[in-house]
Amino acid sequence: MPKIIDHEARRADLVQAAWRVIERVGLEGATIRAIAGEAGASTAIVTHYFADKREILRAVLSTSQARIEERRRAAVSRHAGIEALEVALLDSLPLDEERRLELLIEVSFWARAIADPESAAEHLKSHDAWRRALVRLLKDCVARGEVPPCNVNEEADMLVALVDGLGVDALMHPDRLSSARQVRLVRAALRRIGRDAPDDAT
Amino acid sequence: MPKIIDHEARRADLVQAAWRVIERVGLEGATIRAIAGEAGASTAIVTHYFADKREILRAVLSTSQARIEERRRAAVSRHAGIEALEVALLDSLPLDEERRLELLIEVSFWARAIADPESAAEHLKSHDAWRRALVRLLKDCVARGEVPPCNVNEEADMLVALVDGLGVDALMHPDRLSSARQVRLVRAALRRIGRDAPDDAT
Amino acid sequence: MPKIIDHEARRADLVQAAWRVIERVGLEGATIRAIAGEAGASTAIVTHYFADKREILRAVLSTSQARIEERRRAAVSRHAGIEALEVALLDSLPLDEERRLELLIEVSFWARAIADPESAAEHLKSHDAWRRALVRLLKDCVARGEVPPCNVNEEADMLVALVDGLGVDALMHPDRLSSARQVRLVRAALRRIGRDAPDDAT
Amino acid sequence: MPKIIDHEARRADLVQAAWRVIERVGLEGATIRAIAGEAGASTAIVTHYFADKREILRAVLSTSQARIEERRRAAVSRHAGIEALEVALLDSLPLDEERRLELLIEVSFWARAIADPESAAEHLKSHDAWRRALVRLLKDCVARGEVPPCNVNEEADMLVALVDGLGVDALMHPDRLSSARQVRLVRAALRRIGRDAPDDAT
DNA sequence: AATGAATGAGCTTTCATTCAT
DNA sequence: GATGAATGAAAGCTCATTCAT
Repeated sequence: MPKIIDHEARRADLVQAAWRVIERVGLEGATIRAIAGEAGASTAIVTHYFADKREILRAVLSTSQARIEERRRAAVSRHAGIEALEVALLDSLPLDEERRLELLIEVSFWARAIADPESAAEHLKSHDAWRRALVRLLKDCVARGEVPPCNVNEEADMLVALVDGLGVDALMHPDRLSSARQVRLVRAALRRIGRDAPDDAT
Repeated sequence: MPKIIDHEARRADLVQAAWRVIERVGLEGATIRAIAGEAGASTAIVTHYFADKREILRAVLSTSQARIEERRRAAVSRHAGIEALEVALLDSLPLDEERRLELLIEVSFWARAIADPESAAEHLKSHDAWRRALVRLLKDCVARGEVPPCNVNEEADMLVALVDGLGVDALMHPDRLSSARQVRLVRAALRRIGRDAPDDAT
Repeated sequence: MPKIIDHEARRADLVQAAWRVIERVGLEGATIRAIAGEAGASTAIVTHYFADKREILRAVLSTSQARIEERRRAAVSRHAGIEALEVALLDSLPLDEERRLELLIEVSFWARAIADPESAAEHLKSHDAWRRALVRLLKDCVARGEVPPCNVNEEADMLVALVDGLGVDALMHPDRLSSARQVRLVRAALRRIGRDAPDDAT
Repeated sequence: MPKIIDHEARRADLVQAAWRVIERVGLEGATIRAIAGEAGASTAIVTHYFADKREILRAVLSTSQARIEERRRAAVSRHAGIEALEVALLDSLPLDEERRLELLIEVSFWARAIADPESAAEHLKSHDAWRRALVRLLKDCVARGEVPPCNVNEEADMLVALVDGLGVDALMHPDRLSSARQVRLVRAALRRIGRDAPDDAT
């Protein structure tokens, strides 16, 4: 069934084009014309493969999220315990151009997710997966004795928030938050897990 | 004599209208028409008081930031040491509707700040003030012996990132991150300041 | 009655401001705002003294025409015969900055006069005065024997057309038609009056 | 395959529509809406075929100029010597509705050309071609002995000015300057070429 | 007399989308 | 499958004008 492969390949081309456009001019500037132009195609082709503008943007986001998840899964699989946890967290920071762009797209969709419930639901799925992965890794660390017993759910929330905040801060003020500094801060946070834990569990 | 109107008050009215529009339909939906409609005025009135669309949006952002800063300053001024620090951090979380909306506006502008250098500069100013305030509070805590000696600059970065991340996560997934949970996580972070500090200082 | 004087003076100020605006940005760019700004007044003042935008523009044109006529009358009065005729013609060319601007305004209104009958009527009056003055001067020349007997009406038409065409050509292409060249051409035309006259009279 | 449409033909349609609009309401009234309406299309179609409003107006002007030149070239090619010269000059007068409209458009752009250097340059090209053609015809007349030896450059300037002035005067005051009278005046001017020439050459 | 406030209409331009081929 | 043509809606913005003071 070569047709289907072509179809998917064509969609992927367009998503990549949209990607580049967002990088260049931001999510607001990502018009269908701009995307089609970047892909070297007519505007109608976008509607042909995506029915809607929202659909291609959704595809952009989910493609990015899938790529992030996949890379993280691969990275984590090569380690265990506290090392795996560290790898997972560091992998989520905008430490190189690829991840910087991924996060830029993510953040661009945040504002939309807050206003639009449908986008929020979309976002929640990926966010949950990431959080659950962290909980799993934390539990493993506790089991191995590399981390003191603690409320892993809340520790996961804290780590997610830290990585999200660090990422967006670094994106906006790269001079202030160098890659080295981001790494140092995450490592410090790791060392503190379970210390002076929250009073009550949830 | 022309009708005497408080120019600044009228501007403030329009900024508030823009505010409500952003809350309702997001930053993208905040058209001049929508803002004027919300204010019960004609579209031309917006250009009458604000040279540009960018100018009114800039006013929305800076008004919001000024309000945040002012409220925080007032809150902090009633405490000292670790309590003042805690008050400052908690005050920055979207724990009530007012702060939820302020943060929503802030996040809406984030994506813009990443793409547009001018917006980034604007943002940096407010961000810096917030960060410097935290450093000052941390130094005070250390001086009082309420917090162990530590690299206050990096601790401030960490707290800023935590609050930013916690805020945006709570905004997108309010069910996941209740107000109580946000408070608990910030308190835990406070207790851990200076413990297992980063290896090297900066 | 100082009030009336003030009133007229104020109108004259505004007309002059409009004048300068037209010079700077053309008739199309001469908005009420621009005129008021140039005069250092509010936009409402223009409507206060002129009821209409058309009215102030009409005032600009007629003021300019009056000035042209007055200057020409004064110049002509100091000469007689063929010399007076020459002075009248040369005075109508854009040979200095003052007359260049007057003609610029004149030409700007031409297009309007062609389309709008009311403007055309306005224009016809001044045009007629100019043409009749030429006829009078021509008759005087014939009477003095400085010019051969001829159809003075058609000769006047010819001279009017020549001066109009020379003026607009010089305005658009000053490098091509220097002041000296314009003068030379008009003098040549003067010398030819009545030679090889049109076949039949009108 | 998309609907096949002659791109150039469609552009020409729109240019013609703009033409008619300018005739009806003047250059100032020639809004995109009006043009689209006249063409029986949506406003967006204009931007589809012409990047800009300026572009379609430029197309209107250059189309008109091309048409004038082409017709004149054809008319002249059928004659020689003084007859060719006469044909060229008479062809430039607004003697019928077609040429009246062409000149109206030309004059409408004059005011713009005076203020805007870019428009002036555009205009200079067509003006130059016309002037050079006259010089060529004049030289031919001299060579044939139909016209006395003279400064052909200045004679050309004079004829250009006369035709321009006659045209605009006739346009504004058709009752004053009938077609017959325009023709008579041009013929008289032709007969006078080279008589009592300017003192010095250039 | 003078003016800031306010407006409605209209401008050019851009957008996402639909349609016929 | 692919695309140029075409459009309606809406965007930001400017304009001349009116009004109350």
